[in-house]
Amino acid sequence: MAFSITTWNINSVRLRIGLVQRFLKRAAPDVLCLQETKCPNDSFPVRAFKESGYPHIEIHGQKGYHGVAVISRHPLSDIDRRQFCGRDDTRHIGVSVRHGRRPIRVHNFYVPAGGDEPDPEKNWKFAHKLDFLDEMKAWLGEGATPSTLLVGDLNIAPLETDVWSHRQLLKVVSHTPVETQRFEEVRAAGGWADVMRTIVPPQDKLFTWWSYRSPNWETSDRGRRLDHVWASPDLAKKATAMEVLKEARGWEKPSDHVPVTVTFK
DNA sequence: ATGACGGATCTAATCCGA
Repeated sequence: MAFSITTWNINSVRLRIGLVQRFLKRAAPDVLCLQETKCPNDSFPVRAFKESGYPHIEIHGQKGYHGVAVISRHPLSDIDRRQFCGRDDTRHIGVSVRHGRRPIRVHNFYVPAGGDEPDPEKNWKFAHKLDFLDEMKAWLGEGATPSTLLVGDLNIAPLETDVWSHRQLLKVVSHTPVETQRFEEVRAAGGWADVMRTIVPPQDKLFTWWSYRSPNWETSDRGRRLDHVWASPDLAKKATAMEVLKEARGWEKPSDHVPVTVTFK
C-alpha cells in the first residue's frame, strides 16, 4: 500500500488556506505537514481541511510566529508536542499515522532560522539554532526507530548543490560550515536517510525556497534546499518518487517555500 | 555591502523571516 507525505512551510495557514486546498486536491498526499502556520490553535482552519478529505488534524500553534500541524487522511495517535531549549516555542509535533500493517511515526519540525549573523557569541538566535540541533541529536539519536519519518523546514541547506552559489553563501546563515556539519551530525546520529537525495542525485541542484526579495525569482533561481524529508532505513528503501512543486512558488500570493512530496511503496 | 518582499500585530510601524 503506497504512502505519500508532503512537507510545506506555508507562511500563514489562514492567509493561504485556498492554496493549500488547491494543492491537496491535486497532489492528494496521505499526510500533509505544515510549518509556520502562524496561527493560534483555536483559530486553525480545521473545517477547510475536513471538507478537503482530511479529517485527522493535530496542531501545535501560537499567535504570530512559528507553529506546526499534521493534516491526515488516516487516524493519528500518540501526539507529542515537544519543547526545545526550554522555550515555549511551537516548533515540533510528533504523531503516529495508522496506515497498513504498522503505524508510521512522523516528526514535523520547524528549526529556528538563526538570524543574520552566523556567530553564536554575537547573535543569540544563531546560538539557539545550534542548541536546537544539538537537542534534536540527543533526543532522536542512538539509531533511528524503524518506520519513522522526520520532515520539515530545517532551515539548513547542507550540500553545495542545495544552494545557488556555494561560495557566496558560505558565510550566510543556512549554509555556514558550522550549520551544515551540525545538520550532518543530527542526521547520522539518528541513522536517517536524506530521501530527497536518494531520488535526485547530490550533484544536481535542488531547491525548495526562493526569497520574496527577488522579483525575478524564477529566472535568477537563487534558491536553497531548506525543507527536508528524512526516513529510517527501512522506509528509505521503499521511497519511489519525490516531487518539489516549484510551480507553487509562482502561484498568486505564494509562500516562499514550495511543497515537497515523497511517495513510499 | 546593501536592500530587495511579505506576514502578523492592540492598523502603524515594528519585529521577524532566511
